[in-house]
Amino acid sequence: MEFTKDQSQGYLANHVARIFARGLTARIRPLGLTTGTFPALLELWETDGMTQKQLVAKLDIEQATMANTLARMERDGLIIRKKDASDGRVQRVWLTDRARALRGPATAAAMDENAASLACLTEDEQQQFTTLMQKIIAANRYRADSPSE
Amino acid sequence: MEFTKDQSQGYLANHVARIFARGLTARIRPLGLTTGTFPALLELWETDGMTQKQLVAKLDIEQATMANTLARMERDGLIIRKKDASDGRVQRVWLTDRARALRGPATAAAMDENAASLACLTEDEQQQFTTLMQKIIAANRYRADSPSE
DNA sequence: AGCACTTGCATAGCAAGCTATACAACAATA
DNA sequence: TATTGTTGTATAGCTTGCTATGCAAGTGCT
Repeated sequence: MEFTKDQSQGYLANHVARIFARGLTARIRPLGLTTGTFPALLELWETDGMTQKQLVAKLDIEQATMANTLARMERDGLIIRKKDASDGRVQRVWLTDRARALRGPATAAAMDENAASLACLTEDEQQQFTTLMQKIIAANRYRADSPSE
Repeated sequence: MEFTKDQSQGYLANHVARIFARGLTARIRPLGLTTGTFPALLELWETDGMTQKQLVAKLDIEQATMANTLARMERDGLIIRKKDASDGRVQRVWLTDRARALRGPATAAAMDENAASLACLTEDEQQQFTTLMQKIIAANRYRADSPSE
């Protein structure tokens, strides 16, 4: 069997991810947000004051990547980092007012982007697609979703 | 309806793409290859001597990204770029012997990675997943797959 | 021929991902 | 209580993606 890029799931996944990312980038630009901050914001909107380590585990992203992303977010006035009182190593991450105010418009933009990029699929297909990706992630992620701590 | 990352197709697509990329990165590292060069190599293994513009159209990647990727590939001895005789602006891209020799092992690595990351899905589900991604790409890519020239 | 327009590529600069490594703060133990 | 190990973050340096911009080579029109 020949190997062609248009049948390679790895290649297709990369392409699909770029499509979503390009769309979302454009939609959240007016808000002063970039895509990389989005996952962290989603977690923090749910639970403010998480540690960096908790964010890393939740998002299945390398610790170094998270540290860089948080540095940009702090620079851009989305978060502040404060040392934990009882453990001098841990940095707790707190949202600024600006970041809290962006929750509504940002999630609306993401929902719009999802709908737009998936408009070519039926409702059923969209659901299938979602479920399949969830399965792949569950089977392949580095870290457990809910670590012991 | 609440917006959660684990139901956002854009987020899931990014995560799935990272999973494939991490796996492939590890598999092709012994070959001295990186993931970014892979799409270009696949096209050139099929049709050597393409112009940069043709590659950009085929791969739905920004021209600047392609120029950078080709620069790295040239640095790493995978390609050479030669000006077209009849049009001084166009750069034709030619594979080196080293790159030609990598076709077998590299595509084998990609197939292995696809199989490994999708081992959690049935054959039917893998096919569904592939078809759904192809649909999304067809509906959302920037450029036509086969430009007029 | 000379001018503006277009086209193909390169460069600058940034975001977001990665690995490898350093380092300070805590924990455990001899 | 020192030493040794572990753990949480940070930093360095790379790839891969993007936008914006510059520039040289071709095209067309007068």
